[in-house]
Amino acid sequence: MSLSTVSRVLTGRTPVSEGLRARVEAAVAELGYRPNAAAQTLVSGRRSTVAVLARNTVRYGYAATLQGIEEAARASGFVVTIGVIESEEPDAMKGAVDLVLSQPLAGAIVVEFDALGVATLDALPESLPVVAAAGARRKVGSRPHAFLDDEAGGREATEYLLGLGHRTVHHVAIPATRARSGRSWGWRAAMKAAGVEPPKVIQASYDPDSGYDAGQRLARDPSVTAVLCGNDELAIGVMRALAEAGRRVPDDISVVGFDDQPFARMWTPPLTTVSQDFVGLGRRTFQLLAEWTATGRKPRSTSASPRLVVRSSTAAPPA
Amino acid sequence: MSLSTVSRVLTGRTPVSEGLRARVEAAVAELGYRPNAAAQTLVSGRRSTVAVLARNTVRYGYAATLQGIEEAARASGFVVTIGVIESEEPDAMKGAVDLVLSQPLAGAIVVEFDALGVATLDALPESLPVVAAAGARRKVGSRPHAFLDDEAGGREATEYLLGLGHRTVHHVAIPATRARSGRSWGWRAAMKAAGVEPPKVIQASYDPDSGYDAGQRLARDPSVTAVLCGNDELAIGVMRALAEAGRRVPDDISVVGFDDQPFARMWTPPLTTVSQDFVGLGRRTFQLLAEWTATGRKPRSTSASPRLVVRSSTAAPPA
DNA sequence: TTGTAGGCGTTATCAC
DNA sequence: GTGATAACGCCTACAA
Repeated sequence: MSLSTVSRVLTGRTPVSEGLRARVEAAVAELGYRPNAAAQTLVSGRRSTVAVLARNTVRYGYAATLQGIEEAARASGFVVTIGVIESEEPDAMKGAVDLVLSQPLAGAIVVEFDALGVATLDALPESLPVVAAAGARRKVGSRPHAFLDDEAGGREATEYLLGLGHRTVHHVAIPATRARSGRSWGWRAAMKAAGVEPPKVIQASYDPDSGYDAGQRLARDPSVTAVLCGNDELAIGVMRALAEAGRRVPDDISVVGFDDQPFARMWTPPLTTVSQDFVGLGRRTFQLLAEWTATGRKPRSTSASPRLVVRSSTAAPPA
Repeated sequence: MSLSTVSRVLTGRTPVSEGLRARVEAAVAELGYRPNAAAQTLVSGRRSTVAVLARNTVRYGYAATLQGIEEAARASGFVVTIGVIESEEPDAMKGAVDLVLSQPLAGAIVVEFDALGVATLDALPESLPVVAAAGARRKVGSRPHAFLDDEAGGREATEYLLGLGHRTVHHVAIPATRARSGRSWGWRAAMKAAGVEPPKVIQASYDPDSGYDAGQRLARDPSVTAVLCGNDELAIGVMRALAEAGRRVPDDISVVGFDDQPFARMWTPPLTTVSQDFVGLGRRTFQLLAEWTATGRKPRSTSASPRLVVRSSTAAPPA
């Protein structure tokens, strides 16, 4: 039989007689034949791989977002390639971007949790459908975004602490996406709204060690009774430093984390934190891209709402 | 000029006159031209993407291994695609495998930390270069492996506890790769070598909650003075249950974790655990594949050694 | 040093 | 319903 007959039974769109179809299927099974997606793409123009560009793939939020993207992509028959962007230095960035863009792509997804994500977005050509997964809900250029709205989370956590009777809430921040991360904006907004002048932000990294350093500074200041941390890892570092300095949580100082990592509820004391659905964020981000490639029109950004989970690391301030 | 001249300056292998080369480069820069890797692969047969197949991409060990693979791959000019294998159910497994194998691949890497990894290895065609990243050092068929040798880690941790004076060491296990995970084998081997009959293993999952359940059972047994956990998350769940039951760590019971996740040293008390270089494992695994594709010969498996990190969750048993 | 021609694996467009 | 054939974007002999 002819080559095109085989192609027809494989693609399934055109009717083929029962006998030929059966023979083709038998041969396919016997030979373990797999169509070559690259060749299909070449001729049909249909692209079935999406690239995920991210600063990091290990930290909880990043990894969980990637999981959501991969799940959704696989369900839709898309393959996911990952490209870690390690540096803003033009050559390194260009190299990493060029590497993933060298394949024919249906589109790209940028995990925009940090400043590097913003820069990555700028380095991508306008010709490619690009969407982003981000924290804070903001106006961010022309690329469709799926947001977590961690600004609302930061606000809620701060209001909760203030409502407990704390006169002020200190803040240990993760590195910011833009001027501030969304959660930092939320903290600040809630403070202003309550008529409290926000104390100086303690700028930290993402890891427990940098939280530990921040905790040591906080422990020296007797006016500190409540601390909002930019993530859970920071929070546990802060708590350890506090404990070593003889300050009790939550009796002397309340601590709130962010993200609700699996270990948070096992901590001593169980950590009050802001829960965010990263896996859902990943799925929603992929949906944005899927919609774009299907309809040809840029989709509208979407947003979700984090949720404050109150556990035992927070209480009213000491009398 | 002709099409092939352009191709020549792009590939760089054949000499081209200075003038033409400059004009081509100018045009490339102006148009933002990127060669289509799929088309290159089609004609040259050179493959530049590797697939990573894994049960999970979020948990620490998996995520860190993936990071190592990606770093090494990017440095060598390879693109990484990920395929999460969620189920051993033939159709689901075949679907996921077919999806990633539909692209032209230089090879595949299987993260063989669990039984699903073993099954995935079996589902991959012999024709494709396939290597695996694994925990226990064992004889495992014909596919080259990079090992972590967590069996040695389990042995060392158990010997350490026994050396502290504990009469027995209980074990809370993560799901096994084969009959037992390497760390469980190591525990068992050390117990036998010391002439101690290993108590019944408490089988758990990976997460703190399942460690918590195990901890509740352990707390009821007064003969328990030392516990080796299959990972750090399990360990913190165990410790929380122990604390709630009024058992002190390490005074009443010593607890050892596995993996040395970033939070381990911030725990109260700081967790004694077995540190493993997952990122290095990922790099080594990729090197195996790179060597294979470069030389055409199957490389030999490699192994590393984990390291016991003694902190404050372990002590001599109560008098 | 440069141009021409053939082919990689697949689909789409024609005739038949 | 089936079979030729062109074309996708690129590389590589080979000829000039």
